[in-house]
Amino acid sequence: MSKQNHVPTLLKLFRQYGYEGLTLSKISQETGLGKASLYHHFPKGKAEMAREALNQVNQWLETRLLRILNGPETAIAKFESMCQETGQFFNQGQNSCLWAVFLMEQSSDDLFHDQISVAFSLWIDAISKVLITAGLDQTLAKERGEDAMIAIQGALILSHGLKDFTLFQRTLKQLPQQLCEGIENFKIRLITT
Amino acid sequence: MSKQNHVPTLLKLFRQYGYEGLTLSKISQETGLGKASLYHHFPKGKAEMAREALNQVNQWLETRLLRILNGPETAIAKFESMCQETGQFFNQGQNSCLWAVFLMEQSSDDLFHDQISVAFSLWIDAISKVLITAGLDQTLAKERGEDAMIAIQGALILSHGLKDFTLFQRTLKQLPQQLCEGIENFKIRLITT
DNA sequence: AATACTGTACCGTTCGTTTGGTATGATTGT
DNA sequence: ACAATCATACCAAACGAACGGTACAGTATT
Repeated sequence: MSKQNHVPTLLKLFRQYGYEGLTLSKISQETGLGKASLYHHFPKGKAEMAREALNQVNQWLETRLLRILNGPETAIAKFESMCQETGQFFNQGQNSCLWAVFLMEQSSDDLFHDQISVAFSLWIDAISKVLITAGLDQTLAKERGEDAMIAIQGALILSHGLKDFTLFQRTLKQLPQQLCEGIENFKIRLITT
Repeated sequence: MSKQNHVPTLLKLFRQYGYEGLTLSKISQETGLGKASLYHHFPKGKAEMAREALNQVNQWLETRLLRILNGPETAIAKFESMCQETGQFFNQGQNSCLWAVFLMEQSSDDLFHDQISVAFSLWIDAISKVLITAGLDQTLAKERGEDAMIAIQGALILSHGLKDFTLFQRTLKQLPQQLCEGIENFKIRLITT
């Protein structure tokens, strides 16, 4: 079986246990691979497995979200697709965000901060770019992009803490309107020739 | 030296390293106490030390925040005090939230979820109670309380991820106005006889 | 035959925890 | 007043278990 087949499992495990909290024994148990096999596929060990899990998330970001946000739809339609996709990715709030998990621990933060920082920026910039195209002021657009990420990350935390995942869903539902507030032509499809 | 003297250090360390990430050796090193001495003060070990750190946070919540929100000021003044206090507690965004840190790891979440859940609810309810008193609809008030917590938690994550702590400060600055939006008499002091 | 993969046994290290004890200062009995 | 007792605070050393990681012989796959 190929190496890439096990990356989703790694992602699930790191999300669930964190970096220090996830042990090789657990990984071995969940993947069905012996430690020797794990080190055959990931020669640099646990750190490389975590990197691959992070890459999986970044790939989702680039191939799904950014493709939507750079697409030809109207602003409001893009944001609705984005929220749809995001809700699916986080299993309606029941999955936690690997970025947040790794940011919370010093050891994993040291290893992966750059990668996570870039991912945040990509997402935020893509949102604000949509808003600027729709006619919003540049600095306000950036603030709204940041606020969107704040809402998503905060809602994940709070939903987890209160075990009330409708909170995450409500946040996602309100997000597109919130982002487009004050834009007159958010329903106008951008003409890209 | 008394046991309580070391709790702030514990809080700092657990925030920084997470539950699994923080080792007794590190605690020993930072507190200046031998491992055996730590077990003298905290007989149940690492879990008890984490509990005490959590208690420290909950005490801050009750003696500082809830006291403000239940106080005699106007709604807007209460929220401004709350944000002031919150900004101080999180060192303008440079500290992470112990609740979020523990929620992200399965092992610590299993141990402390109840305590964290209660803390979230207390804070949210206190906010929504202020809004209801100021004349806001009950369900909308609760949503705004939740949104405030979402904003704070999300801003902490994002500030950390982007190493841009002005983000957290901006969020706190905008929060009082956001909470009071649509309330006509948010400047009116409640008459408590 | 060569390569990709895996099971087993093992490495040194560090984990959280426990044992057995010392030093100090207050409290008590006489 | 003086010794005996007790409670508190502390620590060095060691415990078994588990950690991340490796060596290597063996099995599939091509």
